Amino acid sequence: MSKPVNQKVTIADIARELNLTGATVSRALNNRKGTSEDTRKLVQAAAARMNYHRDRIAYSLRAGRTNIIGVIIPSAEINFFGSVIHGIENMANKHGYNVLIYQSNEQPEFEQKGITTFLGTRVDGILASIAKETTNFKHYLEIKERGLPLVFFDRANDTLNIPCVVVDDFKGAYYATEHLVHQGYRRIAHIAGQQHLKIFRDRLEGYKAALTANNLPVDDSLIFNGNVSIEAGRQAISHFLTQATPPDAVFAVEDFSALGAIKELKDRQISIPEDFGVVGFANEAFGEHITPSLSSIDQQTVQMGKEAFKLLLELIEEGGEPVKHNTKSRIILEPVPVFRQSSQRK
Amino acid sequence: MSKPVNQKVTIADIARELNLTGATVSRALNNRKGTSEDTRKLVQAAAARMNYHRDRIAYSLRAGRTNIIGVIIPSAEINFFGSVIHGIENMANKHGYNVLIYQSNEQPEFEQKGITTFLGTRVDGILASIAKETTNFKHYLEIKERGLPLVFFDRANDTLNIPCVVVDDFKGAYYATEHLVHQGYRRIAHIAGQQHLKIFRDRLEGYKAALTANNLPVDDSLIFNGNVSIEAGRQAISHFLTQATPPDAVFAVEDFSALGAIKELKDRQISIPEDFGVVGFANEAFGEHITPSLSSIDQQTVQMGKEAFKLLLELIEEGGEPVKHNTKSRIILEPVPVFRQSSQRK
DNA sequence: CTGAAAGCGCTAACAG
DNA sequence: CTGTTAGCGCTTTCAG
Repeated sequence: MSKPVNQKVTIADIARELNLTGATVSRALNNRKGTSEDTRKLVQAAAARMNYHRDRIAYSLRAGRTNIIGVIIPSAEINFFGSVIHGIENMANKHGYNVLIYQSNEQPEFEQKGITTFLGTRVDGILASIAKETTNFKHYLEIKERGLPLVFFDRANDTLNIPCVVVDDFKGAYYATEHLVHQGYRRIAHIAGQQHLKIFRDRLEGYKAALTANNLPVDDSLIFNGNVSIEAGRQAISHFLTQATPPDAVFAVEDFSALGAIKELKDRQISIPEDFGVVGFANEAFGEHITPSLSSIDQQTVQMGKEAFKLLLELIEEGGEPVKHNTKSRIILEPVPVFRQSSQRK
Repeated sequence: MSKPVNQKVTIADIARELNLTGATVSRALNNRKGTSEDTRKLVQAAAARMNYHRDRIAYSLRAGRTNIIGVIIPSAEINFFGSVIHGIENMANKHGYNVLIYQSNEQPEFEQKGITTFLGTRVDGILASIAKETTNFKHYLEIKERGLPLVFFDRANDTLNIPCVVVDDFKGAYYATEHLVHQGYRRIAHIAGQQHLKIFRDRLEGYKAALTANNLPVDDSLIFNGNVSIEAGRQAISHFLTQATPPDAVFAVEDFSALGAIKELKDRQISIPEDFGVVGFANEAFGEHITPSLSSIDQQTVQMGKEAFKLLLELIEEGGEPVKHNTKSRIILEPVPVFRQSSQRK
């Protein structure tokens, strides 16, 4: 208003105003030692008055750091990732970082492209959740080779030796299954996910372990191999109910298959949880609103985002030793059971 | 691997390699005129071989543009915004832009801070959805004064004369209400939202207009002033059912109050949709999974993101005339009715 | 067609 | 304590 549009105030402007030189102004603004109290105040006052803001682009070019991190997610439309982003951004913000988003749309080519632009933008580090279709990881290895900090969250890869933050799928599945046991169910089935994904394998293992630990047999005929969808849940139930001695409960690999199971059970007038117990995984938003409300395992999404950023920040601040983080830790979050109506007989 | 870690290939490197000068290399890389076909090929081959990628920071400093846009949202955890971000990012990506996210967490101070960092980062434009708590808009006006393109989406403000992309709330409410009329309901109530928010006022108006257009009286005792929550929906139903001639349907200002209404009706053994119709607004994910499934009005979230980016891009490309976009248009998206069980008597 | 030089805005080294 | 100089990597004059 008072000032011509589009005018950016620079250090040079302040220097001119105060008959100083850019260097001094810069020092004063950044509270570097070697500036008199007086000039410092003078400069800072002028900066405030003139509405000066440091140009981060120029700063970045000079400093070799941008205070920006890049985040690659499959899709912002997926609830889960929105929630993780929430955690990441809030934590990043607290530490003076900004967050650049890139969606892979589950495709490796986009992942590749995202990484390329991130490198060009000189982000200080990258957080990523691997696309479902990705089988070749060389673009991720390139980040590592460049010495740019990289942390996976949720969808990680064991073989690459890259730090990550994940939820303990095994334990979550174990909790879910054991809970069904404690509720008195005796033939507990599992709707499994695609076994080429580690998270789904882990859940299957957790399921088996819980049965074994509770002296129940692991019966392969009670394991339905589906994908992750409502339809798979329906199919699983239809399949199980053809058996001579059908199960009386099911632990589904995630909430959508659990939802399908519930729909199918209701269609068949089988009452939940009295005659059939259901537990899902992920704690999707719809779970608490359906009837019966769905028992599930919460994946600590916001916490995951926060932890992922904190781990990345450590790597960034370690700096210098780019190869060091090869052996850096995995952070494994504790899953939180949320048991609602679908599995509680009493 | 083959190359020392952390090494970035610059134009100077290529120039040295080819016994050329940086200027020539730059021209060749960017296909500027004034370079022989031969050198151009030579340079581009070398660039590819050496795995050169233009440093966007340096480019930005020079060019005065970053190809980054800033997006301010209340929270990435809210589904709606995740979905809009999805639309924004995909469209931005297509046009060579990256997306920086900033969450206001519904607080004006954070909005302010986000804008400040965005200005410092010299983003080429800003997309924003206003925080609920914001009543003073001077930080937004500052963007405008600086001549930086700004577009609001969803939560806009009429008085500021800033371009925006919104859904037609009036029309959506009109559709919802008229649909109930067509289904044969005759006393149609409304659960209203906080009236200091324009979107909620518009929905109330749409509701009234549809009644009037269909020769039904507008009865203030059928308008419940709540906030937006499950609890408000329950309260509304409880309130309505104490009346001498209670309503036989309700249009709720959004899905959570509709959900509350459904829960309360079910608790009271009132059958939906036979004895009572319910329509919400927003088409939240849970709507299709609850029983009965919820009729609602879809807000075209992904489309909204895409349109918002496109409008912003126009403003960016107009460039130069910073004040011009004062009078720029509003884009009003058509709401899409999604009628499910909760309102369809047949 | 190519080179030399300057500058985007900032800060760090080195002088004074 | 302050000024001068130089350079981050890039592009764009202006000369040759």
